[in-house]
Amino acid sequence: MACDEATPGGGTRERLLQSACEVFAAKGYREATIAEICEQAGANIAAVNYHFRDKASLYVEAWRLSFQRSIARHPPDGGVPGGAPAEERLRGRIRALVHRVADAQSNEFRIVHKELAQPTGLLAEVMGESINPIRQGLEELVRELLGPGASAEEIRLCQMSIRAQCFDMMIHRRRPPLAGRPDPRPADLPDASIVAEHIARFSLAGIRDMRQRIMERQSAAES
Amino acid sequence: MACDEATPGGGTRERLLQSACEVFAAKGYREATIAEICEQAGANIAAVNYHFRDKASLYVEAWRLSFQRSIARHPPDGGVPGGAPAEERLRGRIRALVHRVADAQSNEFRIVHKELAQPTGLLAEVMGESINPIRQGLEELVRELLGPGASAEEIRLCQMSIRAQCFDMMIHRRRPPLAGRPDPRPADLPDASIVAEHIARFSLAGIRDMRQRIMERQSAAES
Amino acid sequence: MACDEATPGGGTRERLLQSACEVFAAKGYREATIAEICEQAGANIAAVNYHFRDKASLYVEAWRLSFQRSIARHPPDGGVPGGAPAEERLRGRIRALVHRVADAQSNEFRIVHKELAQPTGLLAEVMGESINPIRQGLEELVRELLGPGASAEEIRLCQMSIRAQCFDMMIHRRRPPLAGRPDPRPADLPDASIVAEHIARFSLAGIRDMRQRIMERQSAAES
Amino acid sequence: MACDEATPGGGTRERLLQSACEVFAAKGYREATIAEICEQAGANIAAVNYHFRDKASLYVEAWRLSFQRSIARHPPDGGVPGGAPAEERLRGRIRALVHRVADAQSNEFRIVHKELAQPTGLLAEVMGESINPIRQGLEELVRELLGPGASAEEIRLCQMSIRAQCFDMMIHRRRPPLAGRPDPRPADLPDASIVAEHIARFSLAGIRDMRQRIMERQSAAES
DNA sequence: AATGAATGAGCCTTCATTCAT
DNA sequence: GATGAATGAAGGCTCATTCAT
Repeated sequence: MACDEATPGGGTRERLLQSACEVFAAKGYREATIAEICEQAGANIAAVNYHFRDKASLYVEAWRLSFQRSIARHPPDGGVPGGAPAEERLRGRIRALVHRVADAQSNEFRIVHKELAQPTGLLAEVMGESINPIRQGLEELVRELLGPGASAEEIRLCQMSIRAQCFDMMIHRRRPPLAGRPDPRPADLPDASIVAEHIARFSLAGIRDMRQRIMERQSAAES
Repeated sequence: MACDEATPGGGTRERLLQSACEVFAAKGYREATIAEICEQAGANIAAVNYHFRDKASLYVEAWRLSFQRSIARHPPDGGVPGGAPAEERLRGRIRALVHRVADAQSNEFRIVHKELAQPTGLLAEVMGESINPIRQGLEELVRELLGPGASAEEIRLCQMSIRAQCFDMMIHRRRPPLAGRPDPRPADLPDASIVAEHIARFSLAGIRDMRQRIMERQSAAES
Repeated sequence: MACDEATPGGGTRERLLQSACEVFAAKGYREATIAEICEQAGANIAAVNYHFRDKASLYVEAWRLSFQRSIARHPPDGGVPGGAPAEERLRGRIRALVHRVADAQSNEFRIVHKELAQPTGLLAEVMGESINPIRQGLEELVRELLGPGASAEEIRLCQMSIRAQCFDMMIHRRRPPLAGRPDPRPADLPDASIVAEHIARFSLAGIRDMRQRIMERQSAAES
Repeated sequence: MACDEATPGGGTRERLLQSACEVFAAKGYREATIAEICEQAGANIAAVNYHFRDKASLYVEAWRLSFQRSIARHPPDGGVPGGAPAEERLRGRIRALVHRVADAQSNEFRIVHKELAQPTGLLAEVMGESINPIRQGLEELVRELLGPGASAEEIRLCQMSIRAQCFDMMIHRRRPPLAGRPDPRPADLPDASIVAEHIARFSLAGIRDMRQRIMERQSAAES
């Protein structure tokens, strides 16, 4: 994806942004160097400062682009219409999220992962645009599935279980070829579709089980 | 936990190791500086190179110590005897793992988290000592719970679901007070015990559901 | 005094010159940046090089403009006619010089001050237009006041005393509000008119005293 | 004064400090480069950071050293005992101050001049140690000489006149040979001793004149 | 006539490492 | 056994200048 030579007449900004997405995703904020980003974009070393003022600003901009692309490629509802049964909508959400996290083309969650591990503080606000909607969407769906008697903690825990399984691919995804370092981890995770289907079934079973317990608790309380 | 002054008579090596655990856990390999580690240990700036030859070697040593301490504090079986029913043994394992991950005193998984996000390659081999046993232990247990008809992929997926939920605390744990940066994340997850109990129930429901499907599949195949 | 937006139809050169006067006066040659000057003039960053070829040339041009404006605002004789008594003419000169140095609107002596402190060499010749006439005018007047027996050194010393007092406001003048840094110096010198009157009286006493000594010396030599 | 080669066994800190005094005096804070200071001290480019942490800290330290040396070479009272008549004590102070300002060996006032012209803010506090005592000492002496009827403004103005004449050498002093740029100014000021004696006489005449006016004012007020 | 894009040199700073003692 | 001093490489950033349009 790297351009070796500048195509005269502009586009430098875009090429820089692209390089930045890749390099930041591969190395994280601190280990990524402006020199490498510029070199990969076929631009001068001062180009970042000219177009983005800062390494920090470039970082934010790179994440924003990655996020937008990712959202465009993977609509959060997974293509399931709002009128579908809740279980189906959860399935859609999980499918969308897993694919989004696992998407090797996208750098969104590769950056997110590194930012979560070593927060720079630069994405603190802006990442809310990404993470919060995911949590809220899941929570609402889980609330609906658990029924009216569910406590806030129960909802929170279920939402956590689902999100944890989806995010797990953040850690175990295949890394893109440009990463120089050897990958010590077993690389053979099943396809994202299979994983998503599994997470949906597995989690729906867990939710139904919890719903059962909630209803029993309510029956006991009534009598 | 930092030692301000050298206790005359040695122990410098140990103090360095302790500082290293804390600083590497807080900042990761690259952002941690030898200067800070030495200062926190009340040692000379050349002490690391003298006692450990390398920043890299110190890193490996620090992780090894963190790992040993962690294992000592949290026996992997969670105190459940080998003769107990499989579901109970799974509960024990999950409890142990969640506490191990969430243990604020321990630096093991704080280092692991950063290493997973930005692999240095230095812990590649040595971290297998930590991660592989967890996976294998879980896999065996899951195999037992799913029954003889389970495919390798099914076992793998369930194990992944469980481990993902436990590791999730790696990301959402309370960060130690020494981190200077503001924490943008929603603050408080429920206590580790509650989380562990939830994960166990949630996952056992998922496993039972999958077992059900497996048995139905086998019945269909037989007839 | 800064122009926020370009007035369409030109005048860019003039606006640049004006910005340059202010910025060079506030920051000196080296610390002033072309970017800031252009921004304050509402001009493109390449405008300076286009209109003035050089930062150096702009600097000389800016000083020249400041000098001309300053002279126009403060005629060197202070409005005292050439036929007036010498003491009155000295009073006029001092008044003119003090006001010229202290003039907050003018940038002339703010630039001079910085150039004297850190000579760029660029104003070396051109500043003679400003400083030399002051010295020569004062010297002639002092020669007249000291009488025919004064040595060149005595004249020189008196001229120096007067000029030093006037220039002192260069250092202790009120700084313009645009300076961001805190001002550690004791705030307010009396009004320029009061200072000028004081310098005149103070210096005339010194001159008369020296004239007295000269005359005594001559009497002693004659007898 | 520059050392070409490091004398092994230390002293680097001192050599750096010495270079810093000279380079800062010659070029001012901003134009002075760490590289030049280190080169002149025969030290590595990282030496400043090791020994002084900062360019800024080195600057403060360099000024402090220059100030101490200067004070040691020129005791503020000029060697006149406290019991001497006021006029004699003023003579002593002026002599001390002029020599201090003009001292070509010392860098104190070369730094002060540049700092006054373009304040970095770094010496704001610390320069009070240098300037304030001068002003206060002069003010007290002037108050004594003007007699009890002098207003605060009158005292201030006289003190300003004296200080201005002494500081004038800050501008017109011979510059040390290491300054690369050509010096456009007439270099032939009389010796410091002669200048000091002149300033003393000139100023005492001015003070006596003002005292006369004060006494006449008081007589008029009484009657 | 005027501009937006791009450049290269230079500066301050950090940091792991080495060396002599 | 341990340390203070010193080093060199590298990174981020600034800025005057140039070039093509």
